[in-house]
Amino acid sequence: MNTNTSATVGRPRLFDEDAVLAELTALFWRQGYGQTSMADIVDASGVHKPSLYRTFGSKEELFALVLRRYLAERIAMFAQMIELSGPGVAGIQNFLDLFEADAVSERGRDGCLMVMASNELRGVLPGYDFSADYREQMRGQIHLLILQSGEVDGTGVAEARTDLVTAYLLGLNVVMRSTADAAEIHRYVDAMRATVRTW
Amino acid sequence: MNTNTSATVGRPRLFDEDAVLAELTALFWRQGYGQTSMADIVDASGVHKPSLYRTFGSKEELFALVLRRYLAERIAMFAQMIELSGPGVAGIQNFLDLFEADAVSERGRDGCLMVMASNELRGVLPGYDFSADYREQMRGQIHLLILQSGEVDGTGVAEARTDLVTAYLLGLNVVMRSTADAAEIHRYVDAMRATVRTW
DNA sequence: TGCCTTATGTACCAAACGGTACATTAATAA
DNA sequence: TTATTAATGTACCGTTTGGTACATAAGGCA
Repeated sequence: MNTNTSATVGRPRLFDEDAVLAELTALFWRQGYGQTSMADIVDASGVHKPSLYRTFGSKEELFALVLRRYLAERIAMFAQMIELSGPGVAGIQNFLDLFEADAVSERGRDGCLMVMASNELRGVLPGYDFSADYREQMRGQIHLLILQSGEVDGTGVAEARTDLVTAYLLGLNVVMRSTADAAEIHRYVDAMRATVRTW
Repeated sequence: MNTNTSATVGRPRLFDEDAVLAELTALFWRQGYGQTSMADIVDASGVHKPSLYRTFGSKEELFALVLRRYLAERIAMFAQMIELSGPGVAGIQNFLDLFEADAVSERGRDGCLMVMASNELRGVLPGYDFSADYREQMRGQIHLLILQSGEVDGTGVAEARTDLVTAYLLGLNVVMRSTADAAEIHRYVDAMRATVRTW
């Protein structure tokens, strides 16, 4: 296949590979996998079909690529939010503020591509269990947030809080993707704020 | 269209309308909307295409029908679980037991058709915002559970707990649909049990 | 200057898709 | 018995789908 991403020979590529992947990530994120046709992909990317197939492989392979890229980006976003949030239980509240700000943004309304894909495409992409991968990595980030709050690891408390916040955030992503205005999202975030206040 | 569901004249229907809807509910639930073709629907139901179209309308209309039926069933299941759970905070724990038992069952592994559909088909079914409808009704049931636990309405506490449990359960449905064994599901339910213990 | 390699763009493909025309069958009503 | 109504089953429709053949263009290299 196309292992040589920076060939020195032959006609040079007219499009930026990563920029196209970013554009298509947004497209899949908005529309879902099944609702997005190759024609849509051609339109959104401005790249003709044969070039897409030569560069990224089939639609499934392209989507797998998009998912991996998205996963890395999203986990990085979590990591950054957590770092910004700071220590203590107040840090968790700060994290919720940051998460809510993203949730009510235009992109936030689309929820999470990973949550969407794991609902739509369970077991469709061969050889890559992205839903487990995502949940594991996301939970790892939340675990860091909880530990950073001062909770001691290994007692079970930190782990239970981690699981609670993880499941809660997955649910919030469902709410975000469906029709829910900023006020409703705020209500759901406030519910977790109240719980965190008891920690 | 077919308003006359029990016609006395003409050739009688060879299939049971509700049994077919139940079968197709299971099919959509397993596979999702986009991954299910009319050919699949014909195979699963044993009913030929023209009869399906005559009885249920287009694929979209059929799915809308399936969704409404499923929603009523699911809310009824919630209501029954809540009734079985009994009063007090212990009732919430009982509810979590019942929910977990369903979650680890074969059907539970497919998560929730409504959650799946609201992720896959946001705004695709014209004139029926099923995701908002579902969330509202589900939240209403959870609200009953919280009130039944003894929490006083109107103080904001009951409402916050309702929202927390609602979002959490939506997230749990995401976990259930993805690859997660009974042990992992148990861990996530236990996280909520720990929170409820502080109520 | 050619040669080789790779990307591009048009035009096309077979298969699968959702949906339907039409002749047939089976029931009730006159 | 016959007319009417509705459901069935085959066979088919046009469109859209994911995917490709092929000729052309544009670079590096000998």
